[in-house]
Amino acid sequence: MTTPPALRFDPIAEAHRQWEASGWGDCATGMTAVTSVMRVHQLFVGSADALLARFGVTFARYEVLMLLAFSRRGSLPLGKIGARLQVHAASVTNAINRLERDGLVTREPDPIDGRRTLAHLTTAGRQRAMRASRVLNEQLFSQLPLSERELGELVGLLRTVRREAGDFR
Amino acid sequence: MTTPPALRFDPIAEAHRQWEASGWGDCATGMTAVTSVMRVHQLFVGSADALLARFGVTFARYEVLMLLAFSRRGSLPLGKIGARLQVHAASVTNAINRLERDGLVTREPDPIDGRRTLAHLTTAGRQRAMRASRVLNEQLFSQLPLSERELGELVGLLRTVRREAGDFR
DNA sequence: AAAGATTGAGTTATCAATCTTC
DNA sequence: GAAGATTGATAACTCAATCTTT
Repeated sequence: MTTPPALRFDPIAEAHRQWEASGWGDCATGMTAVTSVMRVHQLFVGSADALLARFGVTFARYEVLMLLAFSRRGSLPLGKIGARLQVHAASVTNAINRLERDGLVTREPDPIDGRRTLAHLTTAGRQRAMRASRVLNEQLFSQLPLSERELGELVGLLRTVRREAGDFR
Repeated sequence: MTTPPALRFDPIAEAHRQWEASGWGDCATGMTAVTSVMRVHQLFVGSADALLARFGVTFARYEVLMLLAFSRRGSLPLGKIGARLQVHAASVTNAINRLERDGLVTREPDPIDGRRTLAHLTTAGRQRAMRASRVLNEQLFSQLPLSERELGELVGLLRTVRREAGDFR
């Protein structure tokens, strides 16, 4: 990541001011909320991908590995992975291709339903996932500049947004 | 967006449980906070891009248009745009290429410094930005399932994260 | 016919290298 | 030489179309 220099003001607070000056004051906080999520996402992905680079995985592929690691048999049908991560089937195919090429998962035919393909976590894949998790826990998840209570508030607010968007019920 | 079906449980709450069961309880809330931001980002970008599709712009290009619309002269050097949006210089070049092709901005040489290129908002570009803003305001920013106070809390929590990450000072 | 997965095309983002201007 | 922008290569995602199995 080539990081541009920091600004001497908060660009989102500035945008809030401009929104109000444009007569959109009643939408200004919503706009800044959306923009804030966008920007923090960018920061989190940047940190995570930098930490995961040494393991040869992106955050997207790491999520697939963890899903398999927490599954009952260490394997899941590709469709299930897509539903859980809310990504397109083609994206799952791509991710599994790459993970398979790297020896972290294998493809197995589903004995129950021949249409399905199972992604199965290899021993190397499980090890990689665990080591990557340790680094993310130590360097990212436990280093956020928010208290446990604040983190809980953040998660709660975002859960409301997710639920309302139909993410789960 | 081909949307996979909703789940009958909250996948992030489920991940929190699994994190605790793995002995990473002290990082579990941080992990869910990061994951929540990732997911809500996905939802917001999906909504915004769907709403903006009729205007022929993505959210990324819309942000460029709004930056120019709020600038003093309706034009900014490409480097400034990248710094403000925190994206790579090549991404700015790409975005401006597309916006120029669509007649929404023009490239002008900077009279002060010949190395710089200025992106200048056209009349059509300004009109497009304003119309798109109206739709985003009405259909997204004012429709979030959070109260004004909750939105403020969310923005505040995320501002702390951004500041600590060196986004501004 | 419907479900599950894959393929190929199109878009966008990053990075390293290059070119121009200061 | 350094700053600003562009280029070409690469990677990842989505979509529409296709193929296989039920």
